Amino acid sequence: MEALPTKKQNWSIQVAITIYDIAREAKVGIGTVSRVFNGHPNVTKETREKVLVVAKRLNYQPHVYAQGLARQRTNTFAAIIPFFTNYFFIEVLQGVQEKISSIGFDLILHGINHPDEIDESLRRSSRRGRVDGIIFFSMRVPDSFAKKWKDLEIPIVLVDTFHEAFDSITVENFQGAQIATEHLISLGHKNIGMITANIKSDPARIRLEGFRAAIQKHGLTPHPGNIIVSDVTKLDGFSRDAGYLAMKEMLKLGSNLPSAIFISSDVQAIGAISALREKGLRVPDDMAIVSFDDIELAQHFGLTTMRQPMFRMGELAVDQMVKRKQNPAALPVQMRFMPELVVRQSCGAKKLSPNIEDYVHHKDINELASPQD
Amino acid sequence: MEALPTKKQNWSIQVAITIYDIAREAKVGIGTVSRVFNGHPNVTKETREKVLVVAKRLNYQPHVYAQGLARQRTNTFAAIIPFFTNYFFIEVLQGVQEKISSIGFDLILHGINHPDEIDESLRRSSRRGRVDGIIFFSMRVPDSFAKKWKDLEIPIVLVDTFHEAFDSITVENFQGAQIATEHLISLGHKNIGMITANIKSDPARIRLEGFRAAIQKHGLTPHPGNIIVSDVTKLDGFSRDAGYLAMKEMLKLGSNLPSAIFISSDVQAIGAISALREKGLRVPDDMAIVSFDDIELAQHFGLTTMRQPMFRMGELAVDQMVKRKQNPAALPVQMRFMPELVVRQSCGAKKLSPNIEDYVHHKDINELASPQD
DNA sequence: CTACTTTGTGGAAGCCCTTCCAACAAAAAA
DNA sequence: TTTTTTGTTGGAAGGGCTTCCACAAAGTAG
Repeated sequence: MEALPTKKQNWSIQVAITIYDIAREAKVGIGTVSRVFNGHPNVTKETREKVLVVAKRLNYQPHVYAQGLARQRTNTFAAIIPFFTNYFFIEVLQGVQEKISSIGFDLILHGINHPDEIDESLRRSSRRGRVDGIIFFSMRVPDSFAKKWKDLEIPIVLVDTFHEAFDSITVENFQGAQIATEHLISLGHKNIGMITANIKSDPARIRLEGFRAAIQKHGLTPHPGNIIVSDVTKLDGFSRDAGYLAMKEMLKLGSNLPSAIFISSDVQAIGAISALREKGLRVPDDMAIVSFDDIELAQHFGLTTMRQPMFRMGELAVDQMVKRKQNPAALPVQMRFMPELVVRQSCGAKKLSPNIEDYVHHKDINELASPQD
Repeated sequence: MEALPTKKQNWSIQVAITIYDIAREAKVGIGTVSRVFNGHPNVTKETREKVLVVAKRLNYQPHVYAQGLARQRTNTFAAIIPFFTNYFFIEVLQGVQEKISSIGFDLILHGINHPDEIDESLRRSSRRGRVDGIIFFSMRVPDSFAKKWKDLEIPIVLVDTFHEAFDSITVENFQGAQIATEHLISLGHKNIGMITANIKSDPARIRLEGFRAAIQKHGLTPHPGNIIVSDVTKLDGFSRDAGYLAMKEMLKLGSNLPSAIFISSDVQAIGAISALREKGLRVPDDMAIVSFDDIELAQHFGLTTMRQPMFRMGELAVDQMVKRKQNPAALPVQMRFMPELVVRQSCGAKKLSPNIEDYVHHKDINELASPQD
């Protein structure tokens, strides 16, 4: 019962074709075979043909790890992503995946469900010869970490988070939040609240700051208790449940309930709408909502939201990684996108000026701002 | 401008620590160093300590590719997934990711957006020494492919699709569809329709068959035109848009509209509900709906649906992969889960017997059927 | 017709591990 | 004490590739 499979395996190992086999069969040297597969110019047409014919006949496949070992690079990037079931990450990830694949690289995915796992993932990714670069998503980078990572001497690109020591691709969370809030102000709302995700998350914190700045800038009186900061840790509070709970909390304000709120993500908004609906309150009639992200579902819910070019951000992360490898010594590059206000039903603007186009079906994400590099 | 980065790189390469450095510093042989890191028992405590101290001092990291080359295995699996923005895949993928990570393996992700890419992905994954196994999602496996893949001599596990030559983890689509349909029948509906995804997809096709079987079994008269088969190719028709369009189509039946429908996935159901709402029709009052999958959103929409243990399926795929590697010669194993009817609002059953628990918050997916291996 | 390039080629060395075998030391058995 | 067993160790071989160096052949210039 044990012997048989082993036997079988042995056979399958012996069957492996190496450049030595090809060299022998084609009556050339191994160096020549290697040159053929690497497109080295100094090989005559006839030799090249001869090698390729034999290689095809023997169904040769180069051994990736042997190549990696000899070349000292892996043609692989790692992506370290928190909670990748979050729709935002998925859309960015798709951009990353497609781009990586298009340049003939492979993508190693590390999902992080608990902060402790970050270190482990980085350790795994940073083992020498594992990957050529790491794309790091959304998680705050403490200075102590930054120093350690710099020592890794492996390129790191940050997406949706920022640290001066690394390349980063982010969105203007502050201004985005400001624009969102000002949209509500422009619709005449005086008592505007906010529901934000866990403040440990940079985007959540900055969006809150942007919101406050807008309120202040327009001389509105801040109403106590109409800012709900989620203390949910799962998904950093960027979840439907967190939004639901936050709105439940807010509903306790009773008659002091704001007439409009800015919510730090679409998923939270969806949860919040649930909570409102349970109370018999309607959006936007009883409460106007503007949120953030523009995930695919946002359009279904008619959410007015701040659109982030997620797919594009993923692609750019890979582009930047490639550039960084070409020039490791260059100064860190920061790319920031300006999110775009997408007006749908949830803010109530459509009621005021119904000539704006309605249900947007299949509208492509267009690039909002070009990177400033 | 060119010289500097190169110089820098040289330096960083020279700084790389190998077992030879450790052996020298610790005054032991390389074999001993290797044994220490591989937990080989025959090393004295003192020697082990000595090596570990030096290794820590020099910040030694083993070179993954060198290990892979020497060990003849990679500790890496590939997952080939179509349209991984689909919620179903994401949840399965998460199971895969967590399990892979927990056994200390890495996951290489290949997203497929067009059938042509399958071959390329398989080629890339099957290069010798690239991965130790491939988990293949949802896509139909033609016999011609199967033969080719068998020759790859690399373990393949199928998830959400079936072929007799490979291990597979699937759900009872036929019976699931039957149960869903019978639930509607049991609620008294006589004219029941179906909206299905693209019939090219196995799950879609089989669910349609299950639906038909249920209708026939209970002696209901099939109503012409109340089965809408999506011809959308994007996401194989398992999308909100496809569901929306299908319902638009169905609405043309006018007064012949069925009073209940079975829809082949939750996302489609969400789209269909959109279309109904636009016409001012309400769920479940004007139309009862049962769908399939139980993605996270289903509960938000109050969808009555057939729950698949997606996360668990992902985990099992990895488990099976490990088993398969231990015993490559064993006969293919098929695991089939029975989906479970989750009753929420969209079918209208709650109205009839309101004692059923309502909004299910955070209920964990429990395993529905144990694998029959 | 020589001297010097250029082009094409073979294969050793090197990338960094694991594993196996031989050698030795220490402990146990005779 | 001698022999056998057991435990520990060093390092060669091997995994499959790239790259560099040496060299031969062929071309170019003087």
